[in-house]
Amino acid sequence: MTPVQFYKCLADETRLRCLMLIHSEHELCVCELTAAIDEIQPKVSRHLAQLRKCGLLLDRRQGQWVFYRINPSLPEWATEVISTTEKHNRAFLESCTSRLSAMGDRPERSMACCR
Amino acid sequence: MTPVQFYKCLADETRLRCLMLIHSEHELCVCELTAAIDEIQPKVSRHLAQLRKCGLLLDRRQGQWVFYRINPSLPEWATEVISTTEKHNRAFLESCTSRLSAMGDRPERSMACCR
DNA sequence: TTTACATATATGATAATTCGTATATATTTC
DNA sequence: GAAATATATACGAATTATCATATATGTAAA
Repeated sequence: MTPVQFYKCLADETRLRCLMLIHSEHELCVCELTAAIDEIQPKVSRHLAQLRKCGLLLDRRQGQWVFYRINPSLPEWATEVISTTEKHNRAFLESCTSRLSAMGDRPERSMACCR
Repeated sequence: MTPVQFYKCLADETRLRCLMLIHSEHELCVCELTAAIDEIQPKVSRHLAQLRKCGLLLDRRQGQWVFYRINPSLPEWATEVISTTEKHNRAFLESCTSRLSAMGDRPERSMACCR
């Protein structure tokens, strides 16, 4: 993955919000992300697919849900960039995290992602 | 500056190359950048103008030349991202740096940028 | 003050990205 | 197997980004 390709992935509000939320929460499913960033499902899904195709995210299906997480085999510099960005831009995510925690009926997570 | 706006600036090959070259060389003028990245002058100039307008670069005129440098009052996280990217993507810049050092008649720099 | 060089910008064309809507697929529950 | 829920994708429309070319501006040297 070239650095330009990587930064194109971060250069969209929906994608950056998803990435940062997932980084901060370790793992999230599409319906949680949809609620958190307050956008329609096909839009979120489309952007997640792009992040997956570019190698930034991995997904796993658990029942009806699909959980996304940061690809652990990303180059170290890329992970570092994501961490730095999330750490210093909490305000950018604020409304999202509060909508997420206000969300009822969040799906249970098995530990399948950690195997 | 929002993180998305920042990453849109990095999400173009010409702009990222300029940014990384300038970061690595401390300061460069337009004709040096044009030679290094091997693109036509109006293209380079246009992208530099965008980086300046977004606050990533500062410029100063010295005689016929205009020198660009990283804006030192960028948020720390943004500077960190640029540094990390440059440090771990030397291959991406290789051809540019060699064209730059092969360039004859490079303009002399006064220290005006450091005042 | 003309010429040469360095840089910036305007313009219209083209390409790439993003979007909402509709619909398809997959899983669970009844 | 029908209904409900979660997710993915196809499609054309709309927006945004990028480009090459032409030209303008600013400085220096002759």
